[in-house]
Amino acid sequence: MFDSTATATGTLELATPEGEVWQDEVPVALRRLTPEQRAAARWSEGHLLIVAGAGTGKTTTLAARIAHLVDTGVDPSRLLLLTFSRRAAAELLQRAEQATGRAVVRQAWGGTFHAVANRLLRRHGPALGLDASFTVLDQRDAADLLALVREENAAAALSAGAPPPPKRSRRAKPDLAASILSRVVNSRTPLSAVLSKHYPWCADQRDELRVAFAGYTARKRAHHLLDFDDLLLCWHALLQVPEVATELGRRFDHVLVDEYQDTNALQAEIVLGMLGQGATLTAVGDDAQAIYGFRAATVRNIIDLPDLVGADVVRLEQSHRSTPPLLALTNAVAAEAAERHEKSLWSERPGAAMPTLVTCADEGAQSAAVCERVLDHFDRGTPLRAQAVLVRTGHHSDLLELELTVRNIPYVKYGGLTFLEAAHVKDLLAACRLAENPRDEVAWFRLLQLVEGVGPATARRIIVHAGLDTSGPPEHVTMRLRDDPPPLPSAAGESLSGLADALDDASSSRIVAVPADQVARLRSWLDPLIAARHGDADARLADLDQLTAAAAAAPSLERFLVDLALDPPASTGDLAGPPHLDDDWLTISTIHSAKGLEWDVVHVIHAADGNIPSDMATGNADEIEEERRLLYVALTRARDHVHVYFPLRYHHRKRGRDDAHGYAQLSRFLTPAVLDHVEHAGAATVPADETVAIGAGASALAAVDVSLAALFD
DNA sequence: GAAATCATACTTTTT
DNA sequence: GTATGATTTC
Repeated sequence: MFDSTATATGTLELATPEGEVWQDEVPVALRRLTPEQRAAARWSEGHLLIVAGAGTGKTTTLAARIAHLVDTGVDPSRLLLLTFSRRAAAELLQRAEQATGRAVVRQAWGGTFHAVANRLLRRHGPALGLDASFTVLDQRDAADLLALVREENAAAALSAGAPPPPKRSRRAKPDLAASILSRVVNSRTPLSAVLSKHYPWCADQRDELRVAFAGYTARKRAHHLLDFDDLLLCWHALLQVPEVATELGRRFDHVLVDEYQDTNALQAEIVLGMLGQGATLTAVGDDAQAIYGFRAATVRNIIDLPDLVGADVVRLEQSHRSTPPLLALTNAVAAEAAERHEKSLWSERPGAAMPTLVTCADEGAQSAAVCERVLDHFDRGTPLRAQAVLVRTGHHSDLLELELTVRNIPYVKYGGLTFLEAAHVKDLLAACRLAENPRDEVAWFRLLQLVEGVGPATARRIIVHAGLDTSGPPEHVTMRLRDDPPPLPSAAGESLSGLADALDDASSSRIVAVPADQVARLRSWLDPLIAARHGDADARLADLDQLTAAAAAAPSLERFLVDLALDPPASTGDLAGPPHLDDDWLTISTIHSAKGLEWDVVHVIHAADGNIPSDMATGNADEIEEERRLLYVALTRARDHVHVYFPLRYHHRKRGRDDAHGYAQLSRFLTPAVLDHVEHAGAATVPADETVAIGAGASALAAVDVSLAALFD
């Protein structure tokens, strides 16, 4: 599909004539690049798509290109760099800075789509009628607000005499409803199409959802709230306002987009809009590593790009990361993909260690095997921080974490949003948001229910009573709450005025508002309630201490909240900074969070069907292909060694007796052709005399086969 | 009528 | 460990 290779290759030769003298005059920024990388970095013929296989030096090349642009006179502040995570943006700019030796690189605009949207909207929002002091709702808050609206709609329908909903509630759960809406927005596809294609079992709820979505949108607008999708949507809308579009279109000379294969339809339109008339686009990506389909990303973006904007294509196929035996494996996995672009990575790196498939008796044996191999590599000179354990879902590492703790092996876990999801953390953040924006209805709804004797119904009454649903001056809200309290039990009334006092004292509209003091004031109200509510108060308050410390380091409460929403701590340790500089620790990460990173040694655990691919993602062929790419991404993170672990037996905790167990099947992606490139280790086998049950995710047919095999014994 | 309590099921991946 | 739903309690 990228058939413009010929063009690119031709130009590539032009750009780097063999044996020409300028080799000696190559600027520092480009000196250590391979010819193909250098061609991409120096490209000056218009829009460019760099198809960069895993480990081919994508970051190096992009950083070199930035450096080259700056060296050749482009004003850094006219560079826009859109990346997938803030971490990636920071690293890219840092490396470009190193390459040029010029600090001015820092003036480039860099960040995630969402972070840049936030920045632009604070400035240009008013052109849309958007209050520049909007609050950013994270995923969770957004789902809460949507749920709130749906509750109200349901209640209203009931009182209007509509038939009560069927007893067994088949309404989509809040999270599901939120993801449906998100897909509609990000894929720019009508609700009915999204429902029939991705959520057919919810198709009958179209009317309810449509009303809910409309109400939710209206509510957000009224209260100056933007969720993640709104950030993109409003950015897109800015580009429809002629004057702003013209200004933004002239604002940058170069737009560089990383991980283009994981952009969605909305983001693609935004990129095109930002190009305006004169800016040049550089997109980097690898269709073989597209793993964000669940977030409405579409590989079509990268495939269609060359034709759409007339971009030339440069491919990077030399891996500077992995050894040949590892590439043999990863190429084999990629080759099994249903739809595939001919691409075969090669490497000049030395190293002959074969990847291993370690078959373990059960999960416990797997944890032990991982620890042993980790320590083995450690003893041979690979520090823990050069090793990583990759998992499909956060909880896959639960048992391993236990084992690591027992053995005193330090680790940091990335991925999963657990910290910000904990109830007490959300409580404190809700309080902070209220100090910032007293009209944040979701935050009110949450905090009010902390008061003894106040439940959903009373909370809603108070909100209406205090006029939160009107847009009066915000500072009067707490006043109304205190001076004109709604009828309540007296104890609740006291606690309520305590809350109003705390919010007033902590309010950012105070002349001198220091985040540390603001948070401390809020906690003086909140801490006792948390202590009373939860048994493990100490641990929870310790979490809040971490949050408080992080807030204290922020320039303002507003910045603290926005940063937290746009760039949530990847691990609990993140808030407090990395443990100690001289410490060494193992990384545990979801495969998604491992994107773009590399380690000398990579351990991929739970390579059983049902886990990789996840049972939750085998609904259709596209999803399964995405799971295959996920395995590909995991395996291509390794430089020297890959160990894949397969526990034979799983305990079923859910159903029946505690000791029930079943045998799993090896991941369907590890086909015989793939296993050709793997060394087998671990001696675990299925005992012949045991009854064989269905393993995690084994298909019905496979189960039949396995039971048959047992009968044949 | 609403809140508190209890029982049960369900848990992907992330900006 | 959390979120939802049914049940009991206020």
